[in-house]
Amino acid sequence: MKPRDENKIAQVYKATLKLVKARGLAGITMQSVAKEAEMATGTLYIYFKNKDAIIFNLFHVCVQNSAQVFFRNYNPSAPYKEALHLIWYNIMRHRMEHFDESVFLEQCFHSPFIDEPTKVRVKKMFDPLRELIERGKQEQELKDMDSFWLLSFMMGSINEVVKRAVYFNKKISDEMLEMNFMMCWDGMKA
Amino acid sequence: MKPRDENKIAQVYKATLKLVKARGLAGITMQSVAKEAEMATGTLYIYFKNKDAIIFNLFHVCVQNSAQVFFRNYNPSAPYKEALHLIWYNIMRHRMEHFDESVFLEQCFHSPFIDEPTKVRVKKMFDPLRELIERGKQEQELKDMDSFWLLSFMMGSINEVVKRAVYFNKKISDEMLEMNFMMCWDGMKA
Amino acid sequence: MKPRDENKIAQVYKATLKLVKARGLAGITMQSVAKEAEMATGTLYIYFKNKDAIIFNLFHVCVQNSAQVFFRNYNPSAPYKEALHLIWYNIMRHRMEHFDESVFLEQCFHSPFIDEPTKVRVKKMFDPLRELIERGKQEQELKDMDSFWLLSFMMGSINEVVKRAVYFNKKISDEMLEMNFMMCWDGMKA
Amino acid sequence: MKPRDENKIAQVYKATLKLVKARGLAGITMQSVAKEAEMATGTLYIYFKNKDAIIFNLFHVCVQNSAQVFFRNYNPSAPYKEALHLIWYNIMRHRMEHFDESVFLEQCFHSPFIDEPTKVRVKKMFDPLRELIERGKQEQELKDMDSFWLLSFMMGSINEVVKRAVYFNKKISDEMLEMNFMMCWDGMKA
DNA sequence: CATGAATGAGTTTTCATTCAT
DNA sequence: TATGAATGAAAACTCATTCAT
Repeated sequence: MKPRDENKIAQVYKATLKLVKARGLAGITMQSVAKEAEMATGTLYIYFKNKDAIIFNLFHVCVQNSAQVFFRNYNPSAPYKEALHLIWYNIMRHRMEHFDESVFLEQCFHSPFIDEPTKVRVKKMFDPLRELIERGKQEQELKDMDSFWLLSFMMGSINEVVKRAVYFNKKISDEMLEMNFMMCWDGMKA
Repeated sequence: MKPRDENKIAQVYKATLKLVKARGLAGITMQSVAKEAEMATGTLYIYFKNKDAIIFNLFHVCVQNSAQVFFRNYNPSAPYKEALHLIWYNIMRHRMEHFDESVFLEQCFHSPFIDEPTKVRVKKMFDPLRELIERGKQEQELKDMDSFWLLSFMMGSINEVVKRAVYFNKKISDEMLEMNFMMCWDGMKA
Repeated sequence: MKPRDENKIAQVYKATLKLVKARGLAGITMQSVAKEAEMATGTLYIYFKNKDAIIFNLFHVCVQNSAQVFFRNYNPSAPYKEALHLIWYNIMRHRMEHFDESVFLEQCFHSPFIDEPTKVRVKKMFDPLRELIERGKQEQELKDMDSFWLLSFMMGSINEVVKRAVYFNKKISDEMLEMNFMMCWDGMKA
Repeated sequence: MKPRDENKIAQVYKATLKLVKARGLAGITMQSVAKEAEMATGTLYIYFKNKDAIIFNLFHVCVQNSAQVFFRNYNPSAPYKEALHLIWYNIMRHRMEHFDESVFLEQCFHSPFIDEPTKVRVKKMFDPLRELIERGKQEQELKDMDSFWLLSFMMGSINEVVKRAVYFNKKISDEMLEMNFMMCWDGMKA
């Protein structure tokens, strides 16, 4: 499959994300995706093998995107709190700006579309963050507990806030963003 | 005459939760629910008008359940940290033990099954927790910021941890549970 | 099947006729019949082998009824016009008063419920009328043409009038009834 | 691109009429219609919203057709008997040649598919015939009675004859057709 | 390549019939 | 007997996928 119009793929992804956010994975049909992406159903099959392929490929694009954004401008030799702040902030911004992707990924994890090995592979992509947490513990900046919980806690401080901000249509100011990070940091720090 | 077997409704709910957890809202069919609940498909329609009704009703049952459990043994005149600890713990336990309900609710929020007014009504059910947070701010136990973010942060410290514990099949000891609460508390406290 | 409550059968027939008139043979379900007859669906199966049996038996009851009513007070040795008038009048009255039966019979004729041999047997039940028409031709009271058409014409002069009277909720006076017979008679007479 | 095959609608109508004639409205299923029309069941839903729509639309097509055919070649300034003869003949021919349509319309009138307002609208379409009868009364060609009954009588002289001719597989010669009109005329004339 | 009509397998829903009470 | 819940086969309808244009 060597499609001419690379832009069409983006349209399909965009349409899918919009629909999943609005109606869930359960709600998307090839027809609805085609309509939202402003093309014929048949055209979808020129660019994707089948429905599963759309979801599977989009899943990987989203994961890829996240991993990339999370570590943008990351300088491992920066002071610890600063380094963590950057990543926390990167993640928060990305989630805010691409909330539909978060929803999509979330739903994929509870669907037959994504299998177990894939989930494990995804987990690996966030190893650098795991390592940063490990460093924090060694430098006695963070509480001395299994990194697993520290990481979960940190992600929770982001995910839930984003989710509720979007659900309840709440704007978050830069100042408030900072205070949210402070909560996270105070929670994690030794 | 054979009376209506009210137990069947519980069987259907249980089956639905199990299936949604395993395959997502997208994955359930009436046939699969009937099979999992060990009854004929036609029987489903004796107890529920249609597929939507199963999901809609189950949604409300789950919400009801949560709200009830959250404030079990709650004593409003207890010392602040103790009061918050109890509720945090109640929520955490409930989420752990009824993870399938959390997944289900999560998926419902991004589905055509649950409409906007319903979401608002649900939010209301957790007002008592909002009030407890308000009290914490007045008593200067908690950081001075919009309760909305404090609440989100607190819920995040629970939800994400539960989710990851279940996903990655991680056991959490009582001691670790306590440390997780400490992270939450340190994050929120003034 | 030796049912105790003979009245129940009548209830079922009455319910069926009412429903067929309102919604056609297509519209009746065992549940709707049971509800209309004020009994449980299971009870229907005590009195009738199955759905077909209800329709089949009712069909025969209706046919029987018609045939009986048509020739009530019939005196074969009466003057010709008088004899024909009586039967015409009997049929007209019966159709008017039991319009639902006419509708039911009509629909049965175009349904898989009634087979070809049955239709032929039914035709036979109206032989006395055919004979009266034959007599009319011999006595040169009626037009000299195949009795088949004379009979059809006569029945048409009744059926259509009844149908339209009911459809459009039109009352017919005794005088007008007489004039309708006059049309029929003028049409048939030599 | 494959354009919408408008011919398919005609195929569906034809199939429906055939099936209703043979088995009644009760007997048609979407599958049977699709098979008879030689297409997949899914295709039916491209051209019609649902089963009701097939019946509803076909109903209107049939009514339209009838109304149109009835007045073919009609010359209002022709001598009265001649004018009536033409219309009687048009109706008779149409009914004979499209008996399935008559059966279908008949069944529709006793079905949940066609509502009361529709029935009234249909009645209106035959006003021109009503007017012709009115003219007959003014010119003292017809009996002096409510046109309603004259019209019903006339239609009955056609419908019943056609019905029986078809049911009993009876051929009707041109001469016999003429005699049937004579019966009708003798019945109506002053 | 692009389209949307056509397909038919799969899903939701209905309903005749059975069965436990 | 009478009831209405339970059943599952069949009907209505949807939708991923193919195909003719």
